[in-house]
Amino acid sequence: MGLSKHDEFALRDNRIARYAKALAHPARVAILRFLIHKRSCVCGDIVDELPLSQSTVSQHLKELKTAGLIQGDIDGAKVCYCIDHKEWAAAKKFLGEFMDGFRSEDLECCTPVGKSIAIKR
Amino acid sequence: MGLSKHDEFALRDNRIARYAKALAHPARVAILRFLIHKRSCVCGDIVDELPLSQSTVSQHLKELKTAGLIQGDIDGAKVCYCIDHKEWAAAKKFLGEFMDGFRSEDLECCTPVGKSIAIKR
DNA sequence: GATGATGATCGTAAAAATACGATAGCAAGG
DNA sequence: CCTTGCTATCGTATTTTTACGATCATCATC
Repeated sequence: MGLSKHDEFALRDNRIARYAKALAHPARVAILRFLIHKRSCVCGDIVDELPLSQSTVSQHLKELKTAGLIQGDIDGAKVCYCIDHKEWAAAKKFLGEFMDGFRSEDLECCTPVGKSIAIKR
Repeated sequence: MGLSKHDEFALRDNRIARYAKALAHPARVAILRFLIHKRSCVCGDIVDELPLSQSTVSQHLKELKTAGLIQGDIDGAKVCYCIDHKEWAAAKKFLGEFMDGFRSEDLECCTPVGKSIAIKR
């Protein structure tokens, strides 16, 4: 037990989950925001910006790379990280389409509007 | 160590992370997709649809509730789950704005286009 | 009130994520 | 070549997530 059954779900849902997971920690959101506004793209500069150690930031960067959202290029002694615009576009598409799937217009759930009671049993 | 420093990040980034975390597992994506297309909104029907046990599904539902994306209303012996359209709209806004922050047009990272080399040291 | 169905919660176990210090590898400069 | 600065990786500890079976609480029905 506890062994994450990702294989048994649709590819599309796994992909959405993969992108979402990359954004599922505030440090990674902050890193991406930093890269987006390209105040720099050097690892060290990111470390200075966050309340985390260098090794932890490096680990988060690795996860962002694994998710595909960023790319790391060696630039001499430093490493330049930047958004992978192709994967970024894909993530935007997958997440966006999923979120757009729900339209509040055709909202007619079990309980009529107003009768909605907070669940506590 | 290992004690998630969420407090030290911006509220906005924490909120984005919270929504993203809700979508960070394919089971939860599948549950939301199911609710979106409202083939039903009863817990039992969701369990039938997924390769997971009832207790695990219930746990995922709880996390979706914690994230705010869904709402559970008691309907007799059953419980009706539905998308919380207000929070859903907020999530769409927060995630969408964040993703839109990057525009590939003004893409000019450290390495000139083409020189991008896969990192492996 | 007993019974059956539904769904939450508890207890538990395994896996993954988070975080850090220490260390290793590499490039640049002295 | 030796040092210095930058980043990855290793080892480790802690916390959180994922998953299940068992059980409990509630509602509906008999």
